[in-house]
Parts: sequence; structure tokens; C-alpha cells
Amino acid sequence: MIDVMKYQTKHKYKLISYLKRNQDKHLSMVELQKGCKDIPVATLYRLVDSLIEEGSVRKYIIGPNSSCCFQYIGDGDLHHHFHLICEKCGKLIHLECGEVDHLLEHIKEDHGFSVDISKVNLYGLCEDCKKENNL
Amino acid sequence: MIDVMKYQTKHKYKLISYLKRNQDKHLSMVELQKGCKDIPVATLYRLVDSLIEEGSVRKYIIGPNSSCCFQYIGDGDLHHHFHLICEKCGKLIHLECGEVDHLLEHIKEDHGFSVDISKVNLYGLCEDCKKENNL
DNA sequence: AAATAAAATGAGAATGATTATCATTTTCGT
DNA sequence: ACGAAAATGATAATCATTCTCATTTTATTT
Repeated sequence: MIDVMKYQTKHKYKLISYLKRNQDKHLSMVELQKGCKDIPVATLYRLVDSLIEEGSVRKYIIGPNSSCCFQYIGDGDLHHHFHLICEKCGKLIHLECGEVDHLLEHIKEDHGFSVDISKVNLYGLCEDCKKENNL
Repeated sequence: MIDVMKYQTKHKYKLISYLKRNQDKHLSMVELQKGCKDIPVATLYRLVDSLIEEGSVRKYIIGPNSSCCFQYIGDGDLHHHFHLICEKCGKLIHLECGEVDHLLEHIKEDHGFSVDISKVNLYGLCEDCKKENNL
């Protein structure tokens, strides 16, 4: 359920619209700038920060270059996934998998540590690259 | 087993010595600069990159400010473990756990992706911090 | 609706960490 | 010791992000 009241400004509304339209993607700051050309950068940064603050946007840190991406968190559990990142081709794979939930539950119960799944980035080799390199 | 031959330069040697002396800590770039005052910044960055490349140093991205830290992890990742990193206190926990092996095997078999366990860093909240914040 | 307070805006400057440059020095294999 | 390859180092360049502050917009109170 969207709380219209919290869209105090048209820029904020536009940004959220854009984020929602691309809810399935991870958007970098550059992409946000392209998608919201009429929002000045400074304002864009401020808006993104406020959305993260209020919890409707999640920030991801991806890859060895530590670039960060943003994603709107909808009503569903879109946020409930983790990343596989191929070190060869850089491909980013979104994976939702019960086995991971199981592992995180185990770590929580038996090791007392609560893992933030949104920050789980597993590096390795993807299927295509394995084939390509006969591995 | 330390391969002395790979310490080609005195700067590289000094940096590794410093990292080893502080193996229990996470060192930021600023701390490395302080600890290795005689190594010029440009060289320091290059050395750190090369050490990460060859696998004797790990890079961590910690906290909401996405600051990054470095830590010496020895020669090759012979130890079959992964890391839990508390985002509150920065604590680093080494964990060896069959459940993780099981998960990585599952990802390999069912999702075709081979995860490099030496790069598995799971971020979250440790037991102490949870208690401290009544979570 | 008018007045006032509070928050958001926007353009450009400032910051700060990281990277690039390139002539010089050092290291390594032969 | 010789020449190729790699590393160095001082500085400039880059680039994302933050700051500034006068102005505009939004919210709240009469």
C-alpha cells in the first residue's frame, strides 16, 4: 500500500516512480541520473539518502570495485535475494534460494550471528565462463 | 609457508610486515598510510592492489558508510573457512561450518555457479551487539 | 486565504579518495 | 654485469559525493 502522503515533492515522486518501474533491476547512481534527468544531482543524492533512511530503498555494494547500486523495496519479498558475481565476465546473478535461507537460519541459531542477506555477494565462476574455459 | 621470493621490493616487504603485525585488525587505507609513512600513497595503493590480486590480503567493505579495510590473511587460503563481519563493532569471526560447504555444493550443482569460499564475507550483527542493543 | 515557519531546491564550488602520468630507478633472469 | 621488465614517486587528473547558501516550495498556524 502506497502512502501518497509521504511524496512531499514532485522530484521525490518522480524518483520513486522510476525506481518502481525498475524494481527488478539494480540501479547505479549514473543510471538514476539518466532515468531522472530533470532531477539535479545534489537533489538526487539527497533524495536517495532519505529513501534509504526511511527504508524504501536498499543500497547494495557490488563487485571488487565496490560500486553501489540501489533498488526499490516493494511489498513483496523482492529484497529477499542475494548475489552471485562472476569474476570472469562480471555477470550479476540474482538468486532466491531456500538453501540460503536455511544456512542463514543455521548461522543465527547455532552461531548467534544475524546475516544481512542483502549484503551477501558470492564471488566465483558462472556456468557460461566455466564452459568457455572448459572447467 | 612463506615464499620469501615474492617479496620483490623493500616497500612490499615493509607493507606485509605491517599487515602481519596487525593481522588481528582491519586496517583502513589511512591507517596503512600512517603505519607505512615511508611508502608514498600511489605505491601503497598499488601494493595493496597487488596483494589482493595474489590473494594474501582481503578487502572488506564495512559499515553503512561503505568504508573499506584490509587484512592480511596469509599465503593462499588454505584454511577452509569464511568470514562473518559485524557491521556494528567491526568484529571479524572466522567460521568453518559444514552447512556452508553444503550450500556452496548446492549452488554449484543446482545453479551451475562455483563460489570461491575464500571470498565469502557475510555481513550482519554479532551476538554481543545484538544483546547490547536488545535485538 | 494570508502569514509565518520549515523543508527542499539547485547551481556551482569544495572535498577527498583513488587513479593516471611518465621520467627515473630498481629488480631479475641470463 | 647487461638489458628487459617491473616498480617507483611526485604530481596532476579524475570522479563521485558533499557542501554552501541564496532562493523557492511546501506545510502549518492564524
